[in-house]
Amino acid sequence: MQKSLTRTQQARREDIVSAAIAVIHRDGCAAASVDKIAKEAKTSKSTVLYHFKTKEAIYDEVVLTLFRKGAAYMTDRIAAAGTYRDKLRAYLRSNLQFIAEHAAHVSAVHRIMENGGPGSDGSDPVTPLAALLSAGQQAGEFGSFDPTVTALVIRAAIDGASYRFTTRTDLDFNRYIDETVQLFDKATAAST
Amino acid sequence: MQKSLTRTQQARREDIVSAAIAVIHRDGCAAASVDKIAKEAKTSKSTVLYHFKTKEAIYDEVVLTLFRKGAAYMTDRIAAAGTYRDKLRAYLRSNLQFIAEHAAHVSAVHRIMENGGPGSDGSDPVTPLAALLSAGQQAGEFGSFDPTVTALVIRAAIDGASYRFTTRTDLDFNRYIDETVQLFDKATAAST
Amino acid sequence: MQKSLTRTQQARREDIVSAAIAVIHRDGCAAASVDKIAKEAKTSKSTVLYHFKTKEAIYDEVVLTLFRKGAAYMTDRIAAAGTYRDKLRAYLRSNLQFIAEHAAHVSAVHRIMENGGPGSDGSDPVTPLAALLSAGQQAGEFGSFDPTVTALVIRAAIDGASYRFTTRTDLDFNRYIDETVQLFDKATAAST
Amino acid sequence: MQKSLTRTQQARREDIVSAAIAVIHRDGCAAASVDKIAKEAKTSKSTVLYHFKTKEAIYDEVVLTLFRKGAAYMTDRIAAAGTYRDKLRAYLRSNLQFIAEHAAHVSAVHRIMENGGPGSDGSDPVTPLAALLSAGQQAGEFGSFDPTVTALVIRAAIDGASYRFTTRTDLDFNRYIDETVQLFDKATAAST
DNA sequence: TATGAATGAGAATTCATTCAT
DNA sequence: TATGAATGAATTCTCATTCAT
Repeated sequence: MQKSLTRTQQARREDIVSAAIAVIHRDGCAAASVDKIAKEAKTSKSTVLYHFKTKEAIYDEVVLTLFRKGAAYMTDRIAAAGTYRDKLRAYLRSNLQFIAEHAAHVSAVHRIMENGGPGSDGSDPVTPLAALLSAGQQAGEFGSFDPTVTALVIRAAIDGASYRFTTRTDLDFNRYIDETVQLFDKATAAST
Repeated sequence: MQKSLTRTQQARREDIVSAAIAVIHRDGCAAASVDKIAKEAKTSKSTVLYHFKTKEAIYDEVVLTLFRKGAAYMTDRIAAAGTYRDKLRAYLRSNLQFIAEHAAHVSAVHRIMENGGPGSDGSDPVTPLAALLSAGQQAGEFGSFDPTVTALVIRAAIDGASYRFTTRTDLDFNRYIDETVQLFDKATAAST
Repeated sequence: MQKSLTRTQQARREDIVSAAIAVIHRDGCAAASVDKIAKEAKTSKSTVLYHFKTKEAIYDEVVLTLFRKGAAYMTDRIAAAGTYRDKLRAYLRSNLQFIAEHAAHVSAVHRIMENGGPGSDGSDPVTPLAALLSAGQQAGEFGSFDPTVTALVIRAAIDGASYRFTTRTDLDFNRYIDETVQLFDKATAAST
Repeated sequence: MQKSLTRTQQARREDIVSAAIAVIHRDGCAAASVDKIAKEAKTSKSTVLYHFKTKEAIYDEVVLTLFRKGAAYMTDRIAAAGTYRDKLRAYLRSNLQFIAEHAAHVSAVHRIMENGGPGSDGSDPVTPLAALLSAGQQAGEFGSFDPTVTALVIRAAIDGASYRFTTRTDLDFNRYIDETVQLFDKATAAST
């Protein structure tokens, strides 16, 4: 009935995933080894591999859990918004908020994918964002700009945030979020 | 006196750096090995290590040559611009242009630095950009926004570009550049 | 009171031995692991090791059960034969028949012993066979030949059979047995 | 100019192959590790893998060198024989002689192949032997027997010899060979 | 009796680096 | 200057075995 005995397999797996995130975030993907992850999780290499079979499987789980969490976090907030303009705000705000809360995890996933992680499952985040912008233009809510390029720049701002959030300790996240929303609000505004 | 014999040590080093860039860009940092780099450079592992002593030294050179090239490419163009607004345009345009022309190299450097490359030499690209924006605000050329956050977003757009430029083959670089300049032009405009 | 619950410990052990035979015969000794054997027996590694303590113990049992079965099968038939010539025929025929019926088991035992299985328990099958041949010669039933060498060749024919019986699906076992008996019958015949 | 420096790559490879044969012959295939082979060859694991890339590659070479040596040894002697009866004698004698001289190597190859060695290259030694016997029968030099079964028994006697030759130190090889030739001579003789 | 979890001892490789030529 | 050979350290992964339930 002690804590350590109640730990279910799922809990252990989560521990390992957390440890992997910490190590990748701290040392980079190339330097992350199963041994380091095990030490971070205060267990042994063998135990880690008992729960995960391969190192790749750990990485896959790191990526997957982030996607699961992210989707749960953002989808509703964006859908709830009424106008396209509000949708864009919600998109940016919820993305950045999520990253602020999971900065290390996001940064770890970036690195994994840059080193040939689980082949992109075809879900490209740029296309739907470009679609949103395009629809907003048609509705007259946005000015005239290339929706694809703008979507790419917005994604870059979001993706870059995880790096800033983890490396710049002096950064006020809320201020960053507010200012970024405002910046793209102005950049996409319909010309009056 | 044959061509292949006149190749100076410097030329060999450049070959190796190019090979390293190609390999890192193709396979990622984790999978890059001295052997692969040697094969890419059509020489032997020993020869590579004769010219560079350690693998780290190759990476350092990859990073350094990019900085050298980049500085040479951009400094003048930005200094040449008269107004702060033009300076910002020149900053964005020259950075993106440079990236378009050296996409693989830039992407390789990103990966190296993410994996604990040569400890940042103290040169942070964000601060001077924030200073530029700040100065422009004082001069009344820009609207009111947080210069640091805006600088971070601009850097994100630039840094993200190398990733897009290397992965999206369908992207029209010139269009991307033009639109991005325009986007930040509008975003930073003084409110009339 | 269900069937699966009435299975005694002995029955489980037999399952495991059968599974071990199947795995060794299919994948070879080097690739046989407790885990594979467990899966083949549709149970878990822990359960296998609960019943057998060590992997070696499983192998010992595989070897032992074969010896037990073999002895039970052959001893009587050979003893029943009257002349030495008939004894030799019975020896060959019962051995080969037994192998035909337990090909996988025999092949598994061969592999175990080749990889340093249970140190030969002193029972060498060649010596008694050589003795039989020698006695037959004294009785004038056989020709003149070296009993030891002939015994070795006969054993080789028998031992080799398990390999043929498991690998050559086109082989007619009964024909093989008949012909082999005839062959050695002729080879050992007294010269008239 | 010292001995150790003159050792060419080929010589090293031969050392390693010899070491592998020794280890497999002594400990069996399952227990043979690259490390053991290295120690046997008085070098390091890394060096072995520098010369061979994988353990499989070592095994392949062990098998191949035996085939090469064997073919060189036997082909001529058999071809040189005039009658089919003499060919059979030469076949047996040269095979057994070869095995006597390379007992450990032959035994190692047996074990490798039993553990899923290099997929049989299609060369089955039984078929040509059966053909020889069949031809001899047609020529009236042999009695009537099933050529395939007899070929299998002869092969068994040959293959079994490597095991005997390596395990029975008391065995007089020459006597074994002479007696075996005589045995099959009689067994295949045309009935007068 | 049965089993999931945990783990240490090796296994095969990979790789940066050194050395002798 | 260039390179093949050698090697130790580290890495991923397998496996028999133990332990607690």
